[in-house]
Amino acid sequence: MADLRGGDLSRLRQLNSLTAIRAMRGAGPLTLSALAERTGLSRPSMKEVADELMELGWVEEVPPSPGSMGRPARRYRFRADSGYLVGVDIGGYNIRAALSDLDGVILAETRQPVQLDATLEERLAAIQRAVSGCLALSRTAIEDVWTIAFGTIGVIDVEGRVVYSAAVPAWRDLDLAGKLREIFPCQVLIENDSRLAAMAEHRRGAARGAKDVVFLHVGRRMGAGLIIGGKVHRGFGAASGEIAMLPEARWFDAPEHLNTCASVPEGTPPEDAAGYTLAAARNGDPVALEAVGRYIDDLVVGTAAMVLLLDPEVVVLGGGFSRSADVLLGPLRDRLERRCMRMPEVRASTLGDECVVTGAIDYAVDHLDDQLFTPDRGPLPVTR
Amino acid sequence: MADLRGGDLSRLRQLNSLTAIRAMRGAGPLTLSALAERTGLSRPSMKEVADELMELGWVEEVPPSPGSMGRPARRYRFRADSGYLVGVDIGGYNIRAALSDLDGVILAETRQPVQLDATLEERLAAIQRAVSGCLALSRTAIEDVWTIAFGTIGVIDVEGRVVYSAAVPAWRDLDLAGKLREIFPCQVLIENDSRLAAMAEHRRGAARGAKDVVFLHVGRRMGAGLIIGGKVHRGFGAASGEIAMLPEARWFDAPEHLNTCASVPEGTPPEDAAGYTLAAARNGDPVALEAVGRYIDDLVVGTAAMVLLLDPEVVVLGGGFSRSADVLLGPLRDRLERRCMRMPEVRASTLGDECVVTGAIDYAVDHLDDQLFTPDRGPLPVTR
DNA sequence: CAACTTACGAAGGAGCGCTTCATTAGTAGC
DNA sequence: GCTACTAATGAAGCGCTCCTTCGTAAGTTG
Repeated sequence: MADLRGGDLSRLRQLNSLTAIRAMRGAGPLTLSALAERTGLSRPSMKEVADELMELGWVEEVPPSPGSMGRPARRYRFRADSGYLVGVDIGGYNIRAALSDLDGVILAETRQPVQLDATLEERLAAIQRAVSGCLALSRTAIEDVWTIAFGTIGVIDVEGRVVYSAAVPAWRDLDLAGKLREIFPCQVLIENDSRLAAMAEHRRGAARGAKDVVFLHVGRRMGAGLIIGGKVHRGFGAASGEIAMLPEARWFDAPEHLNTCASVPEGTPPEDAAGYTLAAARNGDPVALEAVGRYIDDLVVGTAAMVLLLDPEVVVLGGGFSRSADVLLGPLRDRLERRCMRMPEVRASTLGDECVVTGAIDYAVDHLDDQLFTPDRGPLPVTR
Repeated sequence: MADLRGGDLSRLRQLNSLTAIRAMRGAGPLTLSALAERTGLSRPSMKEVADELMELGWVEEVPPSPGSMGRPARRYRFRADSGYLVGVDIGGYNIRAALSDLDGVILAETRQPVQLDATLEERLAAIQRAVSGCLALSRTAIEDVWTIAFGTIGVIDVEGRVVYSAAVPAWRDLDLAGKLREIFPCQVLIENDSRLAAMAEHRRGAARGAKDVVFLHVGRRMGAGLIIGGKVHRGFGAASGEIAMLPEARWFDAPEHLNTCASVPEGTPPEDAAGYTLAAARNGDPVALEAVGRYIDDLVVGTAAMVLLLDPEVVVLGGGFSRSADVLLGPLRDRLERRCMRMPEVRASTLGDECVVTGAIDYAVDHLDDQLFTPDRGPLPVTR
């Protein structure tokens, strides 16, 4: 008994306009006929839709390409450059920012290191530096940015308040959205980082086309993001994916096996220890390999819980340690196979460290589509 | 990048026809104006839709009701009695069957006991007895049944083959759909029982209106069914909800705490032991209460895993033991609260033993809606 | 320069939903 | 038994969206 509303004619047009925009996204200039074929509409109808989208400012015409047979076709393209999007990954130790056009094509990226225990002010300053650095790289003004999407550790409620964040002290009981809106004069969105990473891998990474995906964030901290039915699963209180909180899932302390491995030389800074162990394991060091084995033994418990519960098509291994996926994937697959009903595909992240920023951009792009038909919005703001 | 198909005019009509049928479902005869209001369509449009549905045989007119002011309105109703649906719960020890009209209103129910280790032939015979008993009760011929939906233990793939079923020996490596289609001359659907139970509680039970629901089947055997985004979640290989397979979730042996309680008198048949313990706990027997505590200690682990992972709005406690929900709910809530991020509502099943049959009926009803616009189907078969 | 290819644009038509309004079939009151 | 009132009906007309069709235009090729 979801919605019993019947559809109007205009709904149909809305639907078709949206599919048209989706068809143009990142596809370069397209002719009317090409668009018509992709959307399934007839050419005249497609023309009408295109005209309307041009009127609204979403689409523009580009000069026809010469050199082909017959009358040159007029070409349309999504006006990806009439505004910008920014994605920010607020990690424990690094703030990453990326600037993209409205297509989600990334134009510039920056990184700002930050202390895990930095104060709120230091953290916000680092965020601001990362974003402005990004804008400076491609000579873009903050006024031309339509939306900034942030991904961060912790449970963030629908209003953008931090409900829980053990890892980042500065986040405690914070109205994060409020703080960020004070700094940035545009739309501010906030999501959990693992969910954004899952989104990115689903859109352009290792899980493209899959309907149900489990994204494992493996790193100094553990997390999970779920795609179910092709959509990000948030949960009723936006608290999904927090299986690391369950002691029996054996995720919370799993990274310790890598940190405390005997192969790690004295004096290695604690944040580099795990990386050292993984590198040693790749070189065949038996002690390191054993530590990796114990790590995977723990990792597989929570992972098997998710796989048994959801029966996903793909499991993506992402996060800091996924750089060493070659060392981790084999043992993980072996142990998972023994524990689960139907073995999903287990793949390494293809986006690596950039998956959260990329996901933030994708999130902002999605948000953009939603705005196409908000009645109050007139023609889009035009830059240059 | 899901579907890039643009909508046709007829798609709109399809949508509206479907919402009209949904509006009529189980709502008794409705006037055009009432229907128009519910669907959001104008009266003339609603008329056209109604005419078409009458032509197709889904809807019929009933004589207007006298005694009201003004010109009497013509009334329409969904032709729920032009066919029948059967739902069957193939449990380990009981086969339950229910007959419903096309609205999903249940008209008759039967139960057939069966041995857990019965042969395949015995099991199929019991199923047949249950169904024909049900038909006899309401004097219905099998020929008037459009669809039979079965819910059973185990993992059933999309083709209806049993992939895994430890509990029921006869099910091993069986083409269950094939066998059942030999017996019943109508559409045969098969689903996992916990998923059907989840569906029923979501449609008409304790979880009505919730978007994300976890259904816990607690009984001699443990299981789970998930509703995510208002839809049943099946998983890529239809193997979702099998978290009981994970030893660390501590579900598999959990019922043993109730079976082996010292309060159970010597000579109690093993299948009644748990019920005895639960009854004793209700009466305050401290030994039984302690056994229940240990049971819940185990139960809560897998449950917390699901809640942390999915952050559902509601958790429904169903299955055989949920008759003793008064004994179980309190301890479960206490322990769950300590373990999870955001506490969901925890409710007892309102459908009890009937939830799987009911869910099977609901599943068949859903399937019916899907057939509304399959192009090959002409006007519906008419009974009497 | 003619022939060919390909896209454009205008015209006509069908389907769907909306609004409007005179008409109709009842009930209520005198 | 007649009139007034009420509420639904049915037909007409409009606007939107999409479709098909066909003559025309703007290029390339030989």
